[in-house]
Amino acid sequence: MVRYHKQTRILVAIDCIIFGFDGSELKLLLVQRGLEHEKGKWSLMGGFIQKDEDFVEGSARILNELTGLEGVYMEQLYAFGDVNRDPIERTVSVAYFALIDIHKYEKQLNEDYHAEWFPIKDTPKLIFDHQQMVDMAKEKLRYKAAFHPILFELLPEKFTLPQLQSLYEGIFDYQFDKRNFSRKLQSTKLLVKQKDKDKESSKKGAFYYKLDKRRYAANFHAFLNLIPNPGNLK
Amino acid sequence: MVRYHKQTRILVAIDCIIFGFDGSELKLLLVQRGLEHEKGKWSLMGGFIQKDEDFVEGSARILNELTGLEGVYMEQLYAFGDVNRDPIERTVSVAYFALIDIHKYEKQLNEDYHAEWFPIKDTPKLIFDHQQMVDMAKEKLRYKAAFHPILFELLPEKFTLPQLQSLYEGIFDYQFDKRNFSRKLQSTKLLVKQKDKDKESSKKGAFYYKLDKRRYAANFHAFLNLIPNPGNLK
DNA sequence: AATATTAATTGTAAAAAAAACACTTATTAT
DNA sequence: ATAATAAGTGTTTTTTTTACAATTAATATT
Repeated sequence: MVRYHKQTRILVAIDCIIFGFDGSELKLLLVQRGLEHEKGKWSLMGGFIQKDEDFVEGSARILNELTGLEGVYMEQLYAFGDVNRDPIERTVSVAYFALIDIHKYEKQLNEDYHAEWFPIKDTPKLIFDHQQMVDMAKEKLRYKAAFHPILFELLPEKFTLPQLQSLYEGIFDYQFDKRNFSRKLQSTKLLVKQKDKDKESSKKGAFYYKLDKRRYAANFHAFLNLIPNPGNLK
Repeated sequence: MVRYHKQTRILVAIDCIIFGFDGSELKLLLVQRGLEHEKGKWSLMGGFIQKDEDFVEGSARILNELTGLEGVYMEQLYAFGDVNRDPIERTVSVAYFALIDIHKYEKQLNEDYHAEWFPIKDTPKLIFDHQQMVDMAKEKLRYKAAFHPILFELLPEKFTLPQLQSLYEGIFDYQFDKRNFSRKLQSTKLLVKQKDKDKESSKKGAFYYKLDKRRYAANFHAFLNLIPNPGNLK
């Protein structure tokens, strides 16, 4: 086989930033590093890309090996290439981020794995440049969520408007007017009102909604103004 | 030195998508490939990342080696990792895109280099997955330009409102109302009217404007609604 | 010197979208 | 029967966006 001579070949890793929502706050999934160096320290789900797998396959494999999770929505975030980002040996890392409903994957994510959810506002010190990755992922999530209906990936199939609003409020760290919020989200036509209510969090109960799957698929990339005052974003 | 054993090390390339504006249309800078395989075919500026350089250094070096250009604004686009994207040997590529004023770099980009500008709507067949890279870069440019004052990177220091408008019209392939366009761009407070006029393209002449550098730096990441009907974007 | 030509410049009114704001309702607990 | 709690709902005001056409400055023509 013909090859490119005299070029440096480098380790290529994939690191996954997994965001989850438990109904009240945004969380981050971390594992304790198994490799020797920095063993036991908290880390993103990471691993090296293999000879015959592309990034999509690699990220799915790494996530599955470390957490047991499967079928999770993932999106490329950024490639990190600082020369000394891994002190052992130069490693380029392609970071992916994922959004999941914590409860949906509760059983998959069992004790066989040393993965643990941390509130996004209270995470432990991370190895390498993983904190930088998390910060960038948070920023991208906020940016994207302001204009695209992406946060539904964090919710269970059935959810209430108050739940949806507190998810948005958690992510944007801002209190929205519930009348305006409701009107805006309803105007996307993505929500289908159910006949039953969630009676957990109030006496009156809040009607469940489901996503209109067809419209959701069609509007996933569409531009919607989902939050007030987007001018504050960067 | 400690190393990670039994892991595959892979070639890591950087490919640069260079957009330029000549005052009337958007163009793409391409080179004829120097390496053996597919030699002579048109290609993005590309090269392998070296042992001791990060992506920023690498992209600047590659761009300079192939075009003589220096000091160009670059931004990471996406990492491409398909197993067979380079038929010679597996190569991961981190794509960067750049925006430049063609005339500003006319002299740097001399005949020593086999780089050539092509109208974005009429580019030759490209090697590997470079067309995919270009398509993604175009999409990202449109998306970003709709909300951030990024297109000024394509313009000379002094420019007129009609020039600015035709740049936007070229990129969005849409005719804007000049009264509304002018008002919207002026409302960003980024433009400083000059006392002299460009007399090239009309009898009356059009006043030059310059960027307010301070405000530009402060607003580069700010969210502005720069085009009508952003809802059409994805 | 008057007139025609060309493209730049400027304003206003109508429509749509966003923001501000508070009371009623359903249900459970007392 | 009443109190307590959180869900649900409408209207007005303000802001933003859109649609639309006449005037002006400079040059070219007669």
